[in-house]
Amino acid sequence: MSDVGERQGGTPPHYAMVKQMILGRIGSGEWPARHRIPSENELVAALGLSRMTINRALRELAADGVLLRIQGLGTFVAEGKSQTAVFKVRNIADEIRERGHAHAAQTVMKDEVKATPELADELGVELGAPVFHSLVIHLENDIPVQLEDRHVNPALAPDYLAQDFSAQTPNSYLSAVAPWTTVEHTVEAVLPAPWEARLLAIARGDPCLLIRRRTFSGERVVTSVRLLMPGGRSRIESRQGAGS
Amino acid sequence: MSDVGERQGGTPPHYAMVKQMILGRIGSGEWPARHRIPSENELVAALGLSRMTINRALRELAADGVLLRIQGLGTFVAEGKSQTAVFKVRNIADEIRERGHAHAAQTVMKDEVKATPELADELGVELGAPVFHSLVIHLENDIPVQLEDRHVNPALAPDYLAQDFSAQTPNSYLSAVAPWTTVEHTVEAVLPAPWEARLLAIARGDPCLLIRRRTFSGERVVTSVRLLMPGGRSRIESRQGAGS
DNA sequence: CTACAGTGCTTGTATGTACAAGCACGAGGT
DNA sequence: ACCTCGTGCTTGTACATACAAGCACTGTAG
Repeated sequence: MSDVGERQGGTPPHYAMVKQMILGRIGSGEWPARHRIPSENELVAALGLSRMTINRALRELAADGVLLRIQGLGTFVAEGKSQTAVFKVRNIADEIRERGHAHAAQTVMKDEVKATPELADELGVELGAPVFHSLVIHLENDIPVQLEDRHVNPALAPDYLAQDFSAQTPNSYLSAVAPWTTVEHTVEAVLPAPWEARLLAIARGDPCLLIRRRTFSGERVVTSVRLLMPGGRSRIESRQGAGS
Repeated sequence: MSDVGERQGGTPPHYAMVKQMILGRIGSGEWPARHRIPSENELVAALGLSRMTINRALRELAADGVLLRIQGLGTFVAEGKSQTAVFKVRNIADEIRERGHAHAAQTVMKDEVKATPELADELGVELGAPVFHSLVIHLENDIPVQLEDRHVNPALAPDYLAQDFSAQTPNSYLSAVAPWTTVEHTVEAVLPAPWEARLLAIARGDPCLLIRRRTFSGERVVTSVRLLMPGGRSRIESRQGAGS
């Protein structure tokens, strides 16, 4: 049949209209959480569109977390919706530059250490095996905004210690040498250790945001990093929905 | 031809492999930011897959912000990207129950106040207009894990104060009464005020994670809430990529 | 020299078809 | 009573094809 192209000027594409229709049903309460919505074939019959078009609409809504699809069972309205907020944490260098400020990185130290039990576990290496360690301070207009305390698996980045981190951030170097396939994050609030407070030029009692990030290349851990940011100087923001 | 199904056991689908290949090229620096990557037809010829399969891979990467596609021009590597991590913050009650623990909510206070200048601004109401205020503590196995300090716009939830928050969380009630269309979040690290520390049963110097959330229904603000969580007891986690 | 239509590329959408994979249920055997 | 296998539904992926829409370049007409 192939009846594409009869669409008028401003009419949105079919798959988008299907998405809107479904969001409308959910928003109006007609399809509450956990409700099973019609199958692809039923929607095909009801709307007179191709299954691939329906499939695309449902797949995208599932990717957005609005729907939950289970092969063999059906498609259901997800329940999380009311409460799942999404945060994005970006590369610090990019973020600073995007604000139009100057970014600089100071290498405090760079050396090779023997893996402690915790470190061996974190990086998935043998106890006592050599591990690279670096301590870098990121400055925004000469004010310290982040302390980057990083351990690197030498097997995946043997030349790590030879790099100049004021020219290329450790992050950028590592993602070039060993592209990641999986990333793991945690965010918490902590008090800085005395030496950390000194490096960040803050008082010992000032709370900090701590982001822990572990980066995997396949099954192996490339690097594990602690990003310590003064609570007053940085925060994570996000906005979701109609961007007003 | 239709040669589907020759795929082995654990082999990921073709479109996913194409995505990985592209992410690898970008990660390795072979395709830097702003670089134009091969067209769909070129990839079809190079990889021996159908254009729809290539299209799906590129479309999904574009949706993730990794690629930028311009009709008539081509597909380009987006800038920034290199380290955007995504965090999900869920409803605390759900999260606790999902861990198999007991969740309880204690209402500390519930009253009507007059909007201060800051409050009026935050909620978009007149200065001095009545505003509902509630203070609820969330407990996980009888240990306080979150202090919820909430202000509500009476216009959108007039019966708010009459609710029993030990039966239904304020959150859950509000999302039923006034479904949100937009949410705004910030996360930072702070020290608790003395009275807050007392309610959370922590020391005054213990750092806390503070999540601020503003919820909109259309153009109007439904509620603005401060979620204060002891740094040691809770954190935000996320995992991205091949789920191990 | 300039304006404009044409051409050839690109991505965007839509359809029809095919087979794989997963789940629930019931019929049948043990 | 219990186990097993088949059947019919569901979603997941892959393909071939078609046309629309947008962009840059080129050749031609003025």
